[in-house]
Amino acid sequence: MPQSDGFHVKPTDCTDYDFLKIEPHWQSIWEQTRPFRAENGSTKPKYYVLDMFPYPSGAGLHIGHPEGYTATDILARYKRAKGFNVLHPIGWDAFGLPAEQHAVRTGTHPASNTQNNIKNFRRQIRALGFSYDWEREVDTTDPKYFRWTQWIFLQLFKKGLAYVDERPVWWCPELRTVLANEEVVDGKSEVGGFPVERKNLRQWVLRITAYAEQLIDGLKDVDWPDSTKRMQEAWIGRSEGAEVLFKLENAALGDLKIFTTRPDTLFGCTYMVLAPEHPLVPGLTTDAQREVVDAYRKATASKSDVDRMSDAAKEKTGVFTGSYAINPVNGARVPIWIADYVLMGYGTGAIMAVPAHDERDWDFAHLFNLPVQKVIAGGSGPNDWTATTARIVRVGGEVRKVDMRLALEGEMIDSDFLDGKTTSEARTAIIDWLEQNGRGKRRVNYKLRDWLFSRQRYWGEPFPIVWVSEADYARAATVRPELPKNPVTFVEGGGVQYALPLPEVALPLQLPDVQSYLPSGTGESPLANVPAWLEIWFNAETGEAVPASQAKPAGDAWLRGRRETNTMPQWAGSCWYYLRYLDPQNAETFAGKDALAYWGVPDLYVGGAEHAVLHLLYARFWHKVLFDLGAVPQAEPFKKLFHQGIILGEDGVKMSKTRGNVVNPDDIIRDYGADTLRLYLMFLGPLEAMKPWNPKGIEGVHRFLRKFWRECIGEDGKLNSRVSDSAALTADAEKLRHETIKKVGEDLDAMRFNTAISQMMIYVNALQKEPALPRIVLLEFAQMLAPFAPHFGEELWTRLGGTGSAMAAAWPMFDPAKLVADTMTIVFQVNGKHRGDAQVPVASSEADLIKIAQEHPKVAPHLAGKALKRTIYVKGKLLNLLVA
RNA sequence: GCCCGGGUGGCGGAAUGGUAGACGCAGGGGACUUAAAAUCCCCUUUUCGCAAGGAAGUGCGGGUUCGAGUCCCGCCCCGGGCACCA
Repeated sequence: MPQSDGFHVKPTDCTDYDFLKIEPHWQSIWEQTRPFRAENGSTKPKYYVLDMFPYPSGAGLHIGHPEGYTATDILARYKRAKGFNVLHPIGWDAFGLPAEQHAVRTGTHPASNTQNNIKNFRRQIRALGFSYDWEREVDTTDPKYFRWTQWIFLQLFKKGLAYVDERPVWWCPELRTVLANEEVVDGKSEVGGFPVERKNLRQWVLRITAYAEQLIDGLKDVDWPDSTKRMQEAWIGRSEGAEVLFKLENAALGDLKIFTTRPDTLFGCTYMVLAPEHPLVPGLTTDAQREVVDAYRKATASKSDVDRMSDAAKEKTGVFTGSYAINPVNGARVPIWIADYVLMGYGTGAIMAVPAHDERDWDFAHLFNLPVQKVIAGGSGPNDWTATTARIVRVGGEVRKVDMRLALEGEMIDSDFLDGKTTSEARTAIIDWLEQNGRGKRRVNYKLRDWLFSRQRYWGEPFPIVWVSEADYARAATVRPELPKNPVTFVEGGGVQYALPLPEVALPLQLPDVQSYLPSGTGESPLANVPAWLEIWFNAETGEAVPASQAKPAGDAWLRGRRETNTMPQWAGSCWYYLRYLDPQNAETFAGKDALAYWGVPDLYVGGAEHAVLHLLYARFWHKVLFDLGAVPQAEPFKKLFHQGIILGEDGVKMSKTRGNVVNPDDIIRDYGADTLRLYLMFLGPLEAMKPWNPKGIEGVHRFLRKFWRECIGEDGKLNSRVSDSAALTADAEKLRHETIKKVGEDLDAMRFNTAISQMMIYVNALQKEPALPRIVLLEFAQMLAPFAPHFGEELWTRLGGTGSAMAAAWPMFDPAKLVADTMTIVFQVNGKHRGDAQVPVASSEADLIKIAQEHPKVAPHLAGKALKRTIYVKGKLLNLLVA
């Protein structure tokens, strides 16, 4: 801590451990001396430790926040003591639905409610003594921040990674508004319980699928929990296969393109299935089938994803179109069905069905009496078969139980030129054949879908986009060389609208004030209700705008435009905030080159596993785009990731208001102090584990602090009389001292906070029994404790006469020579059973030990009258005597 | 259904293949005190035994090993994720 500021650091004057005095005292000192400032351009090595920044909800800090935040704070303080220039920032992910809902209810601007919540969060976080660099605080709703969120969007736009499309949203006719997924409960609106339906609206979509391969590849290079990597992999869902073209009997309709991962089973295809939404369906439907097909398509359309998903567990449905396709490999005529078990959004929305070797096709075929053609003879490996299951099938109203055991891998049969090959050989051979004959090709497919990136809400970043006519866009293009090659367009009201981005100089595009936060009623955001902002004369060169109701300003660059009314989702601001912390005041760029070069990306990122996929995938996507633009130097944003576990209520279930088991950090701080809370959160168990809160357990760590206080401070508030500069520890305590320094350091490096605390408790228990205490030993311990309990550590460090701050001192080193003892404990086993132990000189040989064991009163009886066959000696630990 | 993670005293948890239960909570006994609080000391896996001491024991069943909470195989239960992705 800098003493040069002229701020004289004094402890409090309390005699007891009065945390209510001590904690605010040190907090105010930290506020005035700002010791946690991270310095850009330091010569020290850097360490960047990042917390997932919170959404500042009205409920205040949840106990889960300080859990992860304490862990990172301990590491931040520890690394500073180890000589690192530490960047440990905090900010607010402050756009979001609750603030908007509050605004709708109260009519007040969401910004004011948001700022109040931030104030409360800031107060609570300060009360916990976290060593954040407050000069780097970011707020995603601050125009100075979201200017750069919009700027990054423009980079995506320019690269052709942003487009518009009609996508279904939840629409509630009664409320005349679009609802978020979480606002829909059981097919009804959460507010009012009105029915909701699907409605297509114009949406912004980000082409994250263009990065699917890189997003999988990058996982190799990061130190993340395996489960999180696997979740992302599964979410991206890469699969290799082939695209196959089937001719249609009605040649006028062209070819039917399908995707399959099992081209080897092409000879086993006995029917085709299209998603009900497939564009070829109307053309393929024969007059005789038109009625049932239309009815089925209508029924599917009215189903939500959720319905379709829950139906999946039930029976398959589908109808025949009346048309046939031709199998390119054998000319077989196969019927074309539609069924909602085929999804339009994956592959080509059409499949070849091979009921003999695919469980889903098997079910469908048995339900509708479609033929089954075996093409795999089965193999010998454990994964060559599906599990044998008895399936209930209905054949014309009759219910039957059928055994199913489908070969998945093995030897090809009844497949012409593939016969005799293994399935994996056949996959290669058939793709070669398809390519040579122009009937298909190798293809990789992903489950990952493009990212729906717009919301019909007020409280989000506005899109820096103005919709203009084709002619105006062409005019703008002459002065705006950066416009994408393929314009983003949308057909609306009979005309084609062109998306014209704001020039970067015109950012940020701010939210206009609105009369009401209620949605527009048409499905558009409340922004659609602000004509002066919405309908404008727009200067394509400068980005300036005047309301369209006014006269058109002079000059060629002025165009008639309508602003985009969608706003960005909450993910946007959190996609890049870790970069803004590097250089938060920079008005020229999102982060300066020097800051990016020095700080790079976080060395450690700690946050909940609930963000394993979405936030962490979206942020990686944006980062890779920035990397490809040369805007950031690394390809991956988060080198090392750690998930803290959830803290359950004392009843062992998730904390919730309705259960009344919520722990409020404010209450704990009032009753025990922030230092005790921090220590207890870390002592509860491994950071990554899910663990219940035990209100009684907190007493233990509180007693531990008080115990060490008493060792240092007497009842009069002065130094304890047992403390002196001339005292020395007993040999055992001296050894324990060095063991403790070693273990605490190792445990901190490995993020095992619970065992570090336990070791410190063992050490203090031993110090308590010492006849005299060297002052240096207590100083050293106060320093070791300071990352965990910073106010307490500083208070005692200062009272013990430490110079400066406990945090400014170099981290204690252990002396390996002090760890070696001259005796060791050897455990004696007879035939593997523990029978006794002995303290022996370190130099003892195996032969010495055997002799000691044979004379040992507890061991000898088990050896009596038996012959020693063999001994196993684990050096310094154990001697196992095998007798018979 | 598939993919992960986990099951250890009354409770939270600790144990590079080497003394299972560190540390803490709770409980019992004692010291100090007029008393209480605070603090300190002792006990506290189960079971047999007056004791000394013995036996069993890390979800269940097998296995590898001189030795398994830890490694392998097969189950059961709990938690999380995905879920007709062809």
